[in-house]
Amino acid sequence: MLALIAFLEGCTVSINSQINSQFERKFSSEPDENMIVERIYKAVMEQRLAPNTKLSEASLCETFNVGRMHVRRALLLLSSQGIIDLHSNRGAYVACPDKSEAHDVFAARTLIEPPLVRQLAQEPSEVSLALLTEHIALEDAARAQNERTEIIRLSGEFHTKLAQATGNKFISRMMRELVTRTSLIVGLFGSSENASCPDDEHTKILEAIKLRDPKQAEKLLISHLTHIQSGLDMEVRKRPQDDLATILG
Amino acid sequence: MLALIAFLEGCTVSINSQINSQFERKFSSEPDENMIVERIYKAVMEQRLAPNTKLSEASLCETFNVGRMHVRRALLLLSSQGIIDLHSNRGAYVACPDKSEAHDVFAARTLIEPPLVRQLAQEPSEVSLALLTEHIALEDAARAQNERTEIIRLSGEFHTKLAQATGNKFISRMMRELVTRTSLIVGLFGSSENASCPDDEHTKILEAIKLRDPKQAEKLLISHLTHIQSGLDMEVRKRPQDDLATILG
DNA sequence: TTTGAAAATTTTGTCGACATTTTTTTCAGT
DNA sequence: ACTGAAAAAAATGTCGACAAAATTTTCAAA
Repeated sequence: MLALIAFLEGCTVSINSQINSQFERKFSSEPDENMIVERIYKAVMEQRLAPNTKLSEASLCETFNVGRMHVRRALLLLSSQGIIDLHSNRGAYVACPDKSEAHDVFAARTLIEPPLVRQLAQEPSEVSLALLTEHIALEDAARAQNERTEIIRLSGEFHTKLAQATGNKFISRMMRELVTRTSLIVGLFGSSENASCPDDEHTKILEAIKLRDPKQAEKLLISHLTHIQSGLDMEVRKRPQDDLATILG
Repeated sequence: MLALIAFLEGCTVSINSQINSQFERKFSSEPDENMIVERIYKAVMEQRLAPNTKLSEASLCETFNVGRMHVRRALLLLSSQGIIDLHSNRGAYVACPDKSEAHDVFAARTLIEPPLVRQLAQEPSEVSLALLTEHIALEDAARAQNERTEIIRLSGEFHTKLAQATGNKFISRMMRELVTRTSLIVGLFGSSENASCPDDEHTKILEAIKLRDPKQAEKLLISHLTHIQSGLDMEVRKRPQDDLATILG
C-alpha cells in the first residue's frame, strides 16, 4: 500500500507544472475526482503503474486523502476511459491490453493520425506551432536530464498535443485515449530502449508542419507509427503481472 | 416527472429488440447503471429527450426503479460520454451543443469517416455486410410503418454500424459518441424533414462497399455528410429550452 | 399589483453503517 | 508436511440519514 502511494505521488515537481496549473484552473470547483483521474492517468502515461496493478479503494483513499465515494467515482471515470478495468466485487486493475487490443489501437491511430496531421499541416495556427515547439523543448530538456518517466510521458503527449492543435475536442479526447493505451502497450510489449519515441522523429514531423508540407508530415507520421509498432514483440509480454492463480491455473 | 417517465420508457417493443437482448446478455451482472445509460442514450438518439432537459435524480430513480446511487453513477457515465452535462449542485441536463461544438462534431466526422469507409470497402467481412444489409432493412421497415423515432435512431445508427463493421472498438466508440452528438445537433438546428438521413444514401453507400469500391464509397459518404450539414441552420436554434434566466440575461 | 427578502421545500452532495462477496488465514485430518 | 474445509479478515456493494446548496413559495411593505 505504501508502494502505491509512492507510485502515484509522482516525481518531483519539475517541468510538468503547466499541466497541473491548467488542470487546477479548470476543475477548482469539483477537484477530487478529476485530481485522482489525472494523477492515475499521469502515472500510467509514465509507466510507473504497471498493467494489472490492483488499485484498491482503501489505498487510493489514503493516497489522495479523500472519501471512498470520490475514489469510486474516479475509478468509474477511469474505466470509462479504458485506463482501468473494473471487475465486479473484485476491484479495479490497471488495464492490460492484449495482442488484439494492441492491434486495434494502432489500427485506430493509423486511421486517424495521418489525416489529422495532414490537415494540421495545411493551416497550422501560430499558437499551435508555438505550443508544439515548446513541447519539443520540454522533451529535449527531459532527455538532457535523463528523467526517464518524464521522457516517456512527454513522448506520448506529443501526439496528444498534435490532436489538441486541431482545436477539436473530440479528436483530442480520442487521441488522448489512444495514446494512453499505447503507453500501456509499449510497457507490456516493448523493449526498454524504445519505451519512448526518438525525439528527432517528433522534431521532423513538426518541421514538416511548419513548412506547411502535408504530404511530408503525413509520411513522417506514418513511418513514425510504423517504427513504434516495429519495436514491439506481441508474443512475449514482459511482466505479465497476472495473479498467480491465472499463471498456474 | 411523469412526462419524463413516458419519454424514457421508449416506444413499444417493436423492431429494436435485438439491441435490448444483446444488452441484457452483456450486462446481466451489473445491470442498473448500463441499463439507465442505454435507455437515456436511446431517448437522445430518437430525439425524444430534448437538449437541456433536466434529468433529476429523483425522477430517474422512479423511472428506473433503482436507488439514487445507481442513478448518480449512470449520470457520471453519461456525462463522460458527452450525452449530458453535470452542473455542480444543480443537476444533470441533456447536452445542448452550440454552433462551435456542432462544427467540431462534423469536422471530426469528416476526418474519421471517409478513411473508415474507404478501409471498410477494401475488404469487408461477410458478417459485416450482412449486418449492414439487415440494418438497411430495418430502416426501410421503420420508414414503411412511419415510426418517426425509430427512423431517426436507425438513421444515426447506420453510421455507428459502419464503424462497428471495422471490428475496432475504439473507432466504434468514437463514432457512437459523434453520432449521438449529431442527433442532438440535428434536433437543435435541423428542420423537421431532414431529421433523418434519406435512406437511399445509406443504401448507395452500402452498395459501393459491397462492390469493393473504396473511392466511390468515400465519395458518397462525404457528400452524405455534406448533405446532412447543409440541412442545418446554425443561426436559429429551434427550441432553445434554455432557462429563462439565460434568455432574459 | 409588484418587489424583494425570509422561510419552506426540494434537490444535490457527503458520510458512515451495514450486507455481501472475495481473499486470506487457521487448523484439523490424512 | 500437505490438503481442504471452516473461520476470520478484508474488500467491495448498497442503502439511508444528514448536510449543504439551490429553488420555490410565502408574505409583508411599498
